[in-house]
Parts: sequence; C-alpha cells; structure tokens
Amino acid sequence: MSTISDVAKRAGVSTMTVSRVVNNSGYISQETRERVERAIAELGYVPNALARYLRFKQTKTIALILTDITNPFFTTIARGVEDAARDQGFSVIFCNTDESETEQTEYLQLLLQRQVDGFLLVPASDSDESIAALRARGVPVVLLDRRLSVGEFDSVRCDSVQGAYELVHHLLALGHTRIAVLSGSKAVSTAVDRVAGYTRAMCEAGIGEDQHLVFYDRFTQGDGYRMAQRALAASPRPTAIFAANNFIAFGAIRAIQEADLRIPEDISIVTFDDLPQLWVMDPFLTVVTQPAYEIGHKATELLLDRLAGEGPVETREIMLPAELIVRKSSGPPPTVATKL
Amino acid sequence: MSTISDVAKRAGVSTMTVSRVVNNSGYISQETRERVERAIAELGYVPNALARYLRFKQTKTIALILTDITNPFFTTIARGVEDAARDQGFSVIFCNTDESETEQTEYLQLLLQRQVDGFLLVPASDSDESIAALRARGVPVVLLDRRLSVGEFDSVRCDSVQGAYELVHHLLALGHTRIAVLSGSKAVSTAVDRVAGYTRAMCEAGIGEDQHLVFYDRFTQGDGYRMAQRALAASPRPTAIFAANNFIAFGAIRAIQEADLRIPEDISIVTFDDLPQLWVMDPFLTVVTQPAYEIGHKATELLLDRLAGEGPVETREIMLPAELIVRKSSGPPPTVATKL
DNA sequence: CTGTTAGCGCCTTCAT
DNA sequence: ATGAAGGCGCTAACAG
Repeated sequence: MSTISDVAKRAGVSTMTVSRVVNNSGYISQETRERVERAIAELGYVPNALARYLRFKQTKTIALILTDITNPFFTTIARGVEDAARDQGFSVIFCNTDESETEQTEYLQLLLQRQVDGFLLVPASDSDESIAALRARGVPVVLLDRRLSVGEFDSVRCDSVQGAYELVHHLLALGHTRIAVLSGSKAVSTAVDRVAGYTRAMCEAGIGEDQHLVFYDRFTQGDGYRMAQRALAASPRPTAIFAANNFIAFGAIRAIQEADLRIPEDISIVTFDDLPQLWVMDPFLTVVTQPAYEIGHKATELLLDRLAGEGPVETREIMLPAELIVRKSSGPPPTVATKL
Repeated sequence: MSTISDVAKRAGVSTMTVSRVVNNSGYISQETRERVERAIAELGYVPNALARYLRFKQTKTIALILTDITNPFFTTIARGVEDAARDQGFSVIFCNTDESETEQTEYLQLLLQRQVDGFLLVPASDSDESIAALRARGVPVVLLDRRLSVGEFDSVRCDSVQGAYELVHHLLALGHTRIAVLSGSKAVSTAVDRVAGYTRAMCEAGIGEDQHLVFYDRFTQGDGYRMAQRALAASPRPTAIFAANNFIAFGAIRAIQEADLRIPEDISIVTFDDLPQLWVMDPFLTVVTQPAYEIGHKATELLLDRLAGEGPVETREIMLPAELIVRKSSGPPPTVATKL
C-alpha cells in the first residue's frame, strides 16, 4: 500500500506535486505530470480517501437504515436511493435493523463515528431515545415510509391513512361489514395510520370499529398467521381481512388456507405493498401499492439538498400517491354472493 | 462536532487521558474518569473513527458487491454476510453493479480508496481487467456464487454443473427429449456451468445437445421472455425448458402463457433459485435451491479469517450442496402423457 | 496515574 | 511551476 510520498520519492518531486496531479489542481508541467503518472502506475498507488476526509470533514457517504432488507418494498427503495446518490457522487452504506430499536441505536452510533454525512432512516419505532443523538448533533436526517412524533426531520412517504381508507372502502362497497384489520406494532406510524384509515372508513359507513377485530403485532409473516387465526376464531367470523402489509398478508393467507376457506368466496383479503409484478405468476391480491423507488429517490434528493446547504429552513414532508389495484382476492361477502 | 481536544480542555486533562477513557485502556483514576465522562456527555462528543483508522490501517469494514440487489437470492446472501460480519465487529458496505463490468470497476476503485479491509464479490463477468487492481494490491477477496478463471481467490458457491445436471436428468426421466436451456451471459460462470450440466445430462442420455435449443443472454426477466419465444418457435417445439435462474424462468413463463400453452401439460419448466417460501401462495416451480444465507455467511467467515491472518496459504474453494425440489411445473411430455 | 511527542496520509497556505 | 510547513483527530510509545 504505497502512499503519496512513495510516489513523490519515485518521481523525484514533492508530495504536493503528486497531489496536484491526482486532483488535477494547479499548474503542472507536462513533463512532471507524466513522470508522476508513471510512478503512480508503477506503484499501483491509490489515494487514501480516509486521510482526505480527515481534512475535508465530508465523507460523501450517506447511510440508509432499513428495517428489513429482504422485503422487496425496501430493496426497491434502496435502488432509488443508490441511483440518486450516485448521481451526485455519494456512496451509500446500507444497514438492516430487523425492526429492532437496539440494533438501530447501535448502527446510528457506529455511523456517527464513521462520519457519514447524512441519514436516510426507516425508524424501527417511534422512540425518541435512539435518535436523540442525531438531533443533538444536528446531522441531516430524512425519514422514509414512517413518521416520527418529533417533527423536525424531513420525510418522504405515502399516506397510509388514505391508502387504508381506500382498501376498506372497497371492501365496504362490496358489501362487507365484518372486516378485521391485522396491523404491525403500535410503535410504528404506518401500523397506527393504517388502522386509523380503517376506522375512518368503518365510521363513515356507520358501522364503527369492532375492537375485537383490530389486531396489532408486527410486520412479519408469523405474526400475520397468528393474528389471522385469532381473527378467524371470532364469531361471527369476519368476511374480509385487511392486512397492513404484504408479509402479514402472506401469513394470513396461510391461516385462511389451513382453515379450508376459499379466497374470495368465503373471505376476502386486501393489503398494502405489492410484490414486484415479475415475481408473481398470477397476481391475485387486491393491494395499495406505494412507489417505493420514488420514495427512495426523492428522499435522497432531499437529503443531498440539505448537505449542499440548500433547501428551506422548515422541514419538508413529502407525500407520494399510492394506488389501489383491485384484483381477485376481494369479492362480495358470502351471504351477498349467495343472493346473486 | 467536538473533538477529543475539546473534551480534554473541558475536563482539564490531556487528550491522551480522554483517549484512555474512551477506549478503556490503561489506568485512570476514578475521579478523572468521571470528569472526562461528564465532559463527553456535555459536549456530545463522538470519536472520529476515520482518524482512528488512519493510524490503525484497518477500517473494520468489508464490501459486498452484488449484481442485483432486488433478487431475493442475493438479499438472502446479504443477510448471511451481515450476520457473520457483525459477530466480529465488522461493518458491511453493500454495492450493486447491475451486472455491469463498468460499475463494478468503479465500485472497486472507490472502495479501495476507502480502505475497506476486504471484498466479497459476485463478479459481473469473468473479465480480468476490473479485478486486476485487487490482485495487484493483494487485498483479500472472496468470490461468491460465481467462478473466475484467475484461480487465486477463495470462493463459496454451489455446484452449478451438478444442479443443472439433476434438473435436466429429472426432465429426461419424465420422458422429455427435446429440452431447451435458457441461460445467462457466457461471461458468467454460472451461465456456462449450467449449460455444461445440461449438456452432460443430455449426452449421458444418448441424446446430445441440439445447438438450436441452447440460448445465452442475460439473467433477466426480459431476456428470459425473448429466449423462450425463440425456443418455442423451434420445430418441433421443445417439451421442456430449463431456465438457468429464477428471473429467466419468470420471463419464460410469461412467454409460455402468451403462447397459450399449459404448464406442465403442454410444456414443463424447471429452474435454479427458488423464491422465499413465504412469498409464494402456492409454490409450483420445480427448482434447484441454493443455500443463499449460508453462502453469504460462510464466505464472510473465510474473508474474516484471512483478515485475521489465519487460514491456509492455498486458496479455498467451498462447494455447498444444492437441493432439487420437484413440484408441479414439471411433468411428462405431451405425447407420453397422452399414452397414459 | 497522567502528559508529551510524533506520525498515520493528505491538502491548504504561503513561499520560492 | 514547484516545494515546505503545518494541521485535520487520534493513539502508541515513552516519559515522568
């Protein structure tokens, strides 16, 4: 691992001259330039970016902290982030918290030490503790997908209340009245907001919400499975299920299949977050899809704005539109269907 | 952004003392320790890891360079890498090359400058150019999933020849004789090896390979679609398709559906790489699955071994077992089925 | 138990 | 057009 002074020695110049050649700054005679370049090539010299950062106080690196790297919704976000970051010469460090507050805190600490310039964060929960350090240091942060009750960070997400409202409204229009909702942790805004959208739709329809049909747990397949089992045990049984995300939906579907119920004849199911079209032979889930790539891209733009010292003083809250796609997993409830 | 000397000043000690408190090294009187800790808390001091690395020549960071971050096979690998790395206090920088040699070269260069300690690489192609710099510098590298003709790197992967052989053998046993193979780029070892496995099985069966039924393109859904269209246009039409990975298979299935053919009645299809069980309502593809998580985990262990100066001098080549799972997408060829 | 010195690799500033 | 000195933040080695 040769350094700049190795090169300087070999080329018979000062380190400054090498630096100027490497960074194309200042005036260099053609002849010395060539000599230096030859020395660089011969030694396989690669500049040490760390040393450079130590002076510049800018690492050109941002961190993307996700809660689940195996969820295609989040990897698509990552794609958007990567593209936007690279456009401006930034690198991205991806981190995975597994929805754990502890891991999030650890990563935040680590990344702070590593002097990343800014954070893109899908918060594992709405606890202030973990991000207090960020606020204290005034590091630029943009929130993705989820709200935080401290209102001082830029954020990019979809309107979960509205999306949930549309899904449940769709079910109501089909004639359902007993609709269960299976949601994530109460500490996560999307879980709360999606239940709020459900409640709004139910109240508007004059039905109101049945506390026994509202479930909170976590955004995993296993939890979806268990919540669905409990929902199906309710009496009378719900005729439709609203799963607050795709993984919960998969678990619920498994439970429905085990109960020997047909979708949508016996029970309808709708959810947030599609799978990428191409991975599914025959898309059948009625969903609200969110523009994941754009969420990542837009959030990165906001962050890089801040890093460039641009952007307004006040915090920005960007809401991207979500889209309802009606497919085969939702139909009229059994009793209504019978009447047809 | 306070520094170690800010803390030192505030606590009325030298920077060395602060350093000792932060790193828990050497002897410190209880009283000074408390004073320093108070100063740290008051200033919100966070040590600058970069400055530290500048001395240590070790960043405790490894790079994971993938070709497609949206493919669940690779994100599962990423999971394994992350877990193994964290166990030993290493961070991971994920990068995505999109199967592009150019992007790979750029990333390699960037990461070298950033002084990452080692590389986990899924090579975009078997070109020497891009990795020449790695070899020249002697940075530890472990190859994942794919071979490289330069044999000096450790590697972890599954046996693609064997896996392909088993899939094609399975089709032959069902009675197929006209089997098309849709593979990835000839510059990628898995693409080549899977065709080799196909050829071996076909030759063993005394059929030999029909050059018109062997297709190379890239590992994407679009290419799978186009290759399948050409395969289906062959006359007589193949009764089975072996897709060299999941994305190619999805494209092929779309083409098959558009041609109004039924799977497996009219045509069978088998492939490498499953989708995670939980994402699929009703798994129907006959596949060879690879232990992606273990590939990532094992590769990371090899790399960290090297970094610790352990491990043998010779290069290690780890082959993990792949598993054939027969499901509904493969059945006897039409003529045979008719006879039943 | 604590402080001083020196240097990691680079670049800005000021000379020459 | 080129070079010398100094310092970014941190810590190992050696005082004291």
